[in-house]
Amino acid sequence: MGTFYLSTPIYYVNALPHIGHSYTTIVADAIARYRRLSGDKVFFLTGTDEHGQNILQTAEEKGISAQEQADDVVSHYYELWRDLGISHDDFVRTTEPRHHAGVADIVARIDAADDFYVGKHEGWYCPSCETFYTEKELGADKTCPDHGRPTEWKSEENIFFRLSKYQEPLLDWYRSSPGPVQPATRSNEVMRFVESGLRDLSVSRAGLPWGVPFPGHEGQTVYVWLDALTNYLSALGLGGAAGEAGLLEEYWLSGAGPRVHLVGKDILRFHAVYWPAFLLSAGLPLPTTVWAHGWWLRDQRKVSKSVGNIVQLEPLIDRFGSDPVRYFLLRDMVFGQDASFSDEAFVDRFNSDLANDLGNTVSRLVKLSRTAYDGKTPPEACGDNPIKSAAEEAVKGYREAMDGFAFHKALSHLWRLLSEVNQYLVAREPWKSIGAGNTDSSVSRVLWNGLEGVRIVATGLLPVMPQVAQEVLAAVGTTDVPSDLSALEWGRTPLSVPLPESPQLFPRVDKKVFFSTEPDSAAVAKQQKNVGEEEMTDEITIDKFFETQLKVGTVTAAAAIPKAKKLLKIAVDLGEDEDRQLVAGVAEHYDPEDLVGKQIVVVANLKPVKLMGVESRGMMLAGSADGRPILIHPDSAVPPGTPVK
RNA sequence: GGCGGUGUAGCUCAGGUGGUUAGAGCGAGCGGCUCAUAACCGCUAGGUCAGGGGUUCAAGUCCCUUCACCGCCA
Repeated sequence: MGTFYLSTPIYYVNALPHIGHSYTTIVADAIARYRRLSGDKVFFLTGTDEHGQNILQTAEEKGISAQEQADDVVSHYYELWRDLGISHDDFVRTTEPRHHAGVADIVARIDAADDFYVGKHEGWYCPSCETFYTEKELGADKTCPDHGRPTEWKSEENIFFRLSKYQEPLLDWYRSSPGPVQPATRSNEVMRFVESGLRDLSVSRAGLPWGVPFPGHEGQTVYVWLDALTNYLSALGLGGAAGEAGLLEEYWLSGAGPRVHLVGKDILRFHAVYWPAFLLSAGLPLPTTVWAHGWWLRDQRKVSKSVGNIVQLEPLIDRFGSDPVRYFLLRDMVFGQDASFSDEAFVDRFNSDLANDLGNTVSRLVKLSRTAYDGKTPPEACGDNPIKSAAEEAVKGYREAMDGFAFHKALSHLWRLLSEVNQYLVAREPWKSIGAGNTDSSVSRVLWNGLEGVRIVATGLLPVMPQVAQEVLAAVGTTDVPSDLSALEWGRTPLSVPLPESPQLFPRVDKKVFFSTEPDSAAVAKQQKNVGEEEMTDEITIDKFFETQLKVGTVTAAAAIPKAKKLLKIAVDLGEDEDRQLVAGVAEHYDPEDLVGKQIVVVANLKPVKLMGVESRGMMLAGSADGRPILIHPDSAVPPGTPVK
């Protein structure tokens, strides 16, 4: 029994969450739930990174403030984490005052160690990625290697951090046992990188209005990583009124319990080099583990916004519930490696593991037991049998795997036990005795053993599928949710208690039907691949297109929105009971009075959003020429509400 | 280019320090059973362990090399 600190990265609010964010957070949640059940006092932290030029720019394009942009995206995270059953203890946002206080505090500590100095930072700068590049990294015509956009020569005074000073201390840390950077192959990469020599790091930007002002340096803003990484401690109260007492002392400064950062492999360097260097300088304890996991791939490519092969989990969550999605992600990825995602792999996993193995085993046991014992669990238990030894072995393997973050292994141990239960039932054939009217103690023991095996599996599933695990437990006669893992011990299925009629926990999915109504996006992408790499992400099916409802509407009113440069509030007659209110970013090019009476084309089924506090329930279509909107009109007047296709 | 990794049955992957007929799950085929969600149980899979060379009594497992893919190199 101890403390356990666990963090996900904080996610950038420039775009909506995708499978990568969900995966990291689900993994963290499973670990957090497992540690809590193991008796640890857990602090599980997630949050959002809300500063930087990109946020500002995205907000500007939408005609909203940076804070509104952040608030909007954060609301999606809140919703998704709720839908996925994430049990975080805190959610930190870098725009919060407590985070600013934390950043100020760590800056003061590093400053006290004399690890900052003012220097000149210059090079070819890409505004999109906010990064300086060296000459040889640039593409043709000095374009950004990432975005292909032109870079500009930029030279500014920045504050530098003496990263080079920490080369040896960092190497000592990596070599300490057990290795703090996991898995081992990542640790090697990081060590080679550090061995090759560390350059000092620019940790401020001049004239960046959206961020934490650099204390003591007018006009400088704390640069992204020093700002963002500090969330791990600002959430515990670093720089706060409570000083170093409370959470910060308990989970971090005392150095007592594990301090684990879960990260994607793309941001490993920041967590395994910069962050520990900052902490060394600040005189604060280092994390005990930085765990870099792999990526979900689709068509052999990383799932990302820029590639356009985003995997959205929401449709699967809507259709199957969050727990099967959690199960799939944890079962199908070898933690640490990459894995490929496909709807078909999900459905296969669902049918074979959840429907056939787990669901069906529950059904058959419950039915047999209810039939033999008048709707109750069996009256007699059994202390020594093949299922008991199989369960003990499974629990041992499960615990070892969970302790080592090997979720796929932990789950396969549980499924091995389910398989033993099924084999056992076939060997004993209790239905024959029951059919013959025999429900003596041997039948009771057989059924009780089966139920007990399933109960143990369900208990082990609590961290992975919290909701489903409880349903399974209830289905096999255990209505009290176990509060700790002692429930993995043999022998707790109660005797002769009412057993509810077996619910269909995981109705089998007919793949033919499923894929005829819901086309496998991986298969679609594959077809498109034949057309050519470049076009792959540009083409959509006609079905996809018709998901967008376009209608012609007549503008009935238009007015400027106070304090908004680009926005107009517009009322449109779409042939509905009342006019639709839209907010459109056309104020710089259209006067409100010119719009009234005009017919426009509107996306009618767009999710409503609030812009500058005004609700917008749709979007009007416009061509975009050099950023200037040109409204689209029908060729001749049509009734309001006329569909466009 | 430098450093590191991967390539094993249709698919996803296991295979410490070299040693009997190379394994698991899924899928497929055949058989059984009928309590159960067309489920469950059993059997079957003839895989040049990417290619080539070498060390050894013996190599998927060590060495060299070729090929393909991937990661890190601010």
